[in-house]
Amino acid sequence: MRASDAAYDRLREEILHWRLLPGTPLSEIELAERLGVSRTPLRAALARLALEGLVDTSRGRTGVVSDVSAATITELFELREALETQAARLAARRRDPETFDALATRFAAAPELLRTAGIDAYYGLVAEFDDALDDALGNAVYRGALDGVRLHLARARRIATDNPERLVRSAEEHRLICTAIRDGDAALAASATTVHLKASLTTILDTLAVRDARPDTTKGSA
Amino acid sequence: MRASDAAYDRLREEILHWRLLPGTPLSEIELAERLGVSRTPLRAALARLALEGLVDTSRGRTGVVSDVSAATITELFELREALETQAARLAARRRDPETFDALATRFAAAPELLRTAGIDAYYGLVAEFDDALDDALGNAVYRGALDGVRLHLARARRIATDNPERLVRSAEEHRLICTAIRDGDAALAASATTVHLKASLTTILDTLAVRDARPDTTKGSA
DNA sequence: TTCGGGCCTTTTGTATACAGAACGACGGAA
DNA sequence: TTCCGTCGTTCTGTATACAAAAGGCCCGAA
Repeated sequence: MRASDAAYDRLREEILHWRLLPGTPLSEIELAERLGVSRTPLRAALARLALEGLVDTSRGRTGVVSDVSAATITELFELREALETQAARLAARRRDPETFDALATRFAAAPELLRTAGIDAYYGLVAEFDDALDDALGNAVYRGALDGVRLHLARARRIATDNPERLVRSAEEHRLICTAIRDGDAALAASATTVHLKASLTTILDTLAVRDARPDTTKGSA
Repeated sequence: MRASDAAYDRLREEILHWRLLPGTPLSEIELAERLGVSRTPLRAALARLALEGLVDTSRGRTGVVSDVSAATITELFELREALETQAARLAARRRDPETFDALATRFAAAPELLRTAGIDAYYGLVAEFDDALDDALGNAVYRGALDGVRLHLARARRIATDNPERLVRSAEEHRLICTAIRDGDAALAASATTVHLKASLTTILDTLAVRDARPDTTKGSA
């Protein structure tokens, strides 16, 4: 593997898992030393992260881990709604009934999954749903746009994972989307997606508001 | 200005204007020599172009100018429709009636503009429409996604500019979108956008089909 | 005490040298 | 004649050295 890719993977992972908090300055020299690569491949990694929006280079010369504010998340979800509602419509038209029927069944059993296998297992199921959606679209360009949104979503989502009741409702919302796609009901698939996204956004924003009201917990923004 | 930015701007401009044709191998050494920069900033420029999709690094070790096939354009327009129809809906809700009324008037006068000032002047007007849409959205994340699509569209569009009748119809379609946004009619704005995009796609694909049927003209793909 | 200017430090941006890997060409064998 | 292996060339990937610029700090003056 290339050193630049290795540096990118590690930095990306650290940002997504909130080990590098928003606002953290990313010094090339320090990071190169810490990751054991020279500045050249590290610069490539930083440039890639900057283009993907995980690193903000607009303020000052030194890049910083980009901010995750309520405003940014709201904007992200507006874009996400545009992409995912249309994706749900298209998937319902080009439907693969067996796949989405199977997914609906598994989402119906998600409460048990959450209890026995934990949160990560549930997010694995969501990832499978995303993959099924991508396959149904059969559109690499569209998938690239969705991946960009999901990248940022993965970071924002880590704020709100401490709410198991929400995940049970999320599973039910996903189940509804799956059945709508299975039945070829594009309008319902889009509407159910909207419902799901609004609820997810509300949860995240509520968590953010609580976090900001209690500054003794780990805060992302300054 | 940084050498890497200068190299990026020049390469981007050459790709968008079809002076670097799809499939052209992009040797770092040769390009660095031609553009008068060293390989380090040139690599950064190539990496950026690759992430934006104008350069394809998946085949072989040497990057090539990415392909513009009918399949790719169709995928691009599917994404574009998701983004622009929702953008039109949102703009209609958060409407700025004066701006879009003014734009509607100017699109109504576009046939004259095309006759007297030429095609570039018309595309300037379209760019102003895009900016107005961005302002109405007030969403930097969404704008970033739209910019990504417009980047590729700019290259595809150069295939089909030799059709002035199409541009007159395009202007009328834009005028309808503007009036719908001005009147706050989200559903009409979205539908008018769909109409416009389908017509644009058809024109481009037809031009592509003609071009591919007559291989004596300059072809992009091998 | 506060504001401004100049110096210094640190960091980024660029160039170049070197190593490793992949592609192509050439030759030999079947 | 065709296929396979090997060698050579050329390219990319990485490291490091240097230059330029930006920011911070201190000192002095108002």
